[in-house]
Amino acid sequence: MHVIAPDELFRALADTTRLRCLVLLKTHGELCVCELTHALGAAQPKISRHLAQLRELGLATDRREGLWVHYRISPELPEWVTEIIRITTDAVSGKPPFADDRKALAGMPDRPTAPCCT
Amino acid sequence: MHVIAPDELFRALADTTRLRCLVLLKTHGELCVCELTHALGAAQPKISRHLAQLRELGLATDRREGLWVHYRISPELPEWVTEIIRITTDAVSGKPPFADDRKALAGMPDRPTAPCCT
DNA sequence: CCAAAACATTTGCTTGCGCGAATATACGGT
DNA sequence: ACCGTATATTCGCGCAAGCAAATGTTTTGG
Repeated sequence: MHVIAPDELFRALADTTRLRCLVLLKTHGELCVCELTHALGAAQPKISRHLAQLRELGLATDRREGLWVHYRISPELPEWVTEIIRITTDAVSGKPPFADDRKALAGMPDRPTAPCCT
Repeated sequence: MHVIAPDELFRALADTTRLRCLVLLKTHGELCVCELTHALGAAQPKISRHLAQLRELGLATDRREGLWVHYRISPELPEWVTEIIRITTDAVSGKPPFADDRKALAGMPDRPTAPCCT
């Protein structure tokens, strides 16, 4: 159970790019960097930097699998943090740019997630 | 019902001073600037500036009564915003510096709130 | 061993933000 | 009209954060 100060959490959520990533991760469970990059339509270093911040704060976890690095929301979060992420996701996922992110992700060709050999 | 973007909300909550004020307001309902100043042990212009930001974002409302200006959390907030404030308040109000703020407020002499003639 | 793909990091720059100090405004009492 | 109290605003500064561009690292495949 990682300790996280409220200021740290809210500063992390205060950036649109990070929030869009978190909402996508909350919805899809696990995504790799290239999927997030494609979904947001942003440059890869930009996504990578923001994911690193989420990881350093303990909000996200990364898992390497060959060429890909899969990110997910940390399962070790305090309940109130999980609740805030859940409520926020529910509140925003219907409107732009969050809804478009999901569409862009759904329309992405050759996604590395959901591999053949589960 | 004031519109507020998630980024704006989280940027507002990302500052410790503003969060401490919000938590106190959530707990006590209505407080004037001098009470918040005393509770946080901060300079008055500092408190005033942060309260102004909360007001401009639509998170707080002010009500003038003679010399004093009473602030409260806006009653017109979307439900998810109210929920986030509630969850955060519940999560943090037991630990420093939030718990000490309540104590300092309780020990404040000559509080202008709760007037004689209700 | 080499090349390509997926990610990560560094660099230089700009902008936004919070702060303290000083000053200004509003209201009530005398 | 004047003073004191409560609150608001302005100013100048230092710092933290985000961005784009370039470069570095890790892994797989041939």
